[in-house]
This record gives sequence, C-alpha cells and structure tokens, in this order.
Amino acid sequence: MDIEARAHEDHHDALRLWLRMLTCTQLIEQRVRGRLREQFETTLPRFDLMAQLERSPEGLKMNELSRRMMVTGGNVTGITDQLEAEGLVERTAVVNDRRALCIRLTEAGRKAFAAMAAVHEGWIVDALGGLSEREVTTLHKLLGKVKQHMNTNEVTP
Amino acid sequence: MDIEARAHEDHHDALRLWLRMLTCTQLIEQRVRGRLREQFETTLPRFDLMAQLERSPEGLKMNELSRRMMVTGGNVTGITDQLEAEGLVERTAVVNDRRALCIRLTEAGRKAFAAMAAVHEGWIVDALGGLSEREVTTLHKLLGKVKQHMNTNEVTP
DNA sequence: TATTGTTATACTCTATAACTATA
DNA sequence: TATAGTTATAGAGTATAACAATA
Repeated sequence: MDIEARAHEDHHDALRLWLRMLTCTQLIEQRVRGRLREQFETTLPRFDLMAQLERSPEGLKMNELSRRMMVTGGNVTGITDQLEAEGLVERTAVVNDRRALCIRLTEAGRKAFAAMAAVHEGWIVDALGGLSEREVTTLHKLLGKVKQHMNTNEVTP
Repeated sequence: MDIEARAHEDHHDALRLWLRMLTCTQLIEQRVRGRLREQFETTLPRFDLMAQLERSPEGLKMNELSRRMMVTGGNVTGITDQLEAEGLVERTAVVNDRRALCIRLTEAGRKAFAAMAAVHEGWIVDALGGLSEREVTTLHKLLGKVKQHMNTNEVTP
C-alpha cells in the first residue's frame, strides 16, 4: 500500500475515533444533564462550577474558574450570581488586589454538592460499567495524550 | 485493601476518566466549532446533518436523521429549513407514505460538503496527532465498549 | 496601559408540547 | 389510535464587546 493510501486510511481512522468520542460523550452528557435537572433541579455548568470549588477549598478567582471551566468570564459571573443568590457560594475579597474576587463554597454549598456528587458518581460508574479497571486506566492514559497534544498545539493557523 | 475501599477507588477512576473525556471532547469541539464558523460560516449541527446525508446518498427520513443526530425532531426541521433555503439539501416525497419526507444532499450540497469535509478531516487528524496508529485503534475499540454499554443500558431508574 | 470582573446583547442549540396530515 | 413532520415557545449555554474599578 502506498504512502498516500496509507495516510488516507489513517485519516479515516482518526475521523472515526473522533465521531465515536463525540457519540459517547453526548450519550453520557445527555443522561447526566437530564438527571441533574430532574433530581436536583440544577444544570451541568452549575454542577461543574461547584465541583471546581470543592476541589479548591481555599476558593478560586473568577478568571481561574473561567479558565478551568473553559468558558468566557461573563458566563461565570452569571452562574456565580445564581449560586450566590441560593446561598451555595460566596464572593470574598482578595488581599492586595481589590479588582479580584475569590469564590468559595459556603457550608450549605458543600453539603448540597456532597449530596449531588455522590449520586453523580454513581451515574458515571454506571455509564462506564462496560469497562474493566484496566481498560479505564488505558483510556485515561490515552486521552491524557490527546489532552496534552491539544494543549501544546494551541496555534490556530 | 478491602472491597469497599477498592470500590471507592474504582469510582474515582471512572469519574476521573469521565472528566478527561469531557475535557478532550470540549477542547476539540470548541476548536472545530470556531473554525467551521470562521472558515465556512456554518455550525456543527449543520455540518453533522450534511455528514449524515453524505453517508446515505439515497437520503434519510426526518426521524432517522433525528435519531442519528441524537436530537429531537423540531431541531432537525429547523436545520433542514436553513440548508434547504441555501440549496444544499432537498426534501423529497417517500413512496407509500405521504406523511414522511426524505432528505437528500443536492449536487451543490455534495460539493460544499466535500470541500468542508476534507479540511475538517485535517483538523481532526491534527487534533489526534499525539496518538499512534495503534493507540487510535485501541481508543476506538474501548469507546466502542462504552457506547455499546450505554445503548444496552438505557433504562433511567 | 493592562487586567479583573460585570453588564448587555445576540445567537445557537435544545427539549417540550400542541398541532396537521396522513397511516 | 399511532406515526411523521411542523410549529411555537422557552430556556440553557455560549461568545462578544463595551464598561468600571483597580493595578
């Protein structure tokens, strides 16, 4: 098989893989979104924001939250407004920089998130239940390569 | 290590894997969406609909398109309206069922899609360029298991 | 000047439910 | 009655750009 045909076949393999990644993610994501709404009256971005804060008990600045959630700043402001109004997060001042704000889970937020997170983890374990422990590890490693390659290859020609 | 601790660790592995799947997909998807908009003034669902039709030259019924794109019917109507207005797809009658419609790419649609698809494939090959041929195959196989498990496990308790 | 966060706006994407026309 | 597709609506999710306050 000549180089060009080989290359084309590789191309098609990459494309097939991408379509399958998209399908899997959408299948799981749709299920999770629906259940978050039905069972907890919340949304994925709200859940995600709280999950980020839970992993950083000292709190996160808005721009850091924005970076981690991979959305622009205005959205973080909106979600934070909602969660703050419900008493789940709080904005606190940052020393030595009066422009910045630090967002933290409140005690009520921690409790509410813990309850959701436990159930949510069950959904994910269930969704990925077709994989062995070893396969989960392999997938995690390979997707780690994808992530790294995307992050070291950010230029947009 | 006892069973419960083991189980908890597996849970965390599944969750970590899910978060990484989500990150990878979002990174690639955001890049693709942006480029589809900038370079072709189109969107991912529009591209997806045309891709589905390209794979079925005989055309697809609305409800089949809806199933394959994993969205509800009203959305397919809207996207089809746009593409039809631009002359890229056409609605044709179905024999023996005057309720149904068959959607097909027009000749202009085929040409426009071919141009986009070639460039799009390059983006994907580039995004997945951190993986060897063998790793692409492994990922595809493992995600196939995830997909199958999701599809045989549709009940929502 | 540059950065942090907010506001305002617009658009895409989506689900739901009521509707029509056939079957 | 059930199905195929449409319409109408509402809301989620997002990006963009202009803005205020501070660095």
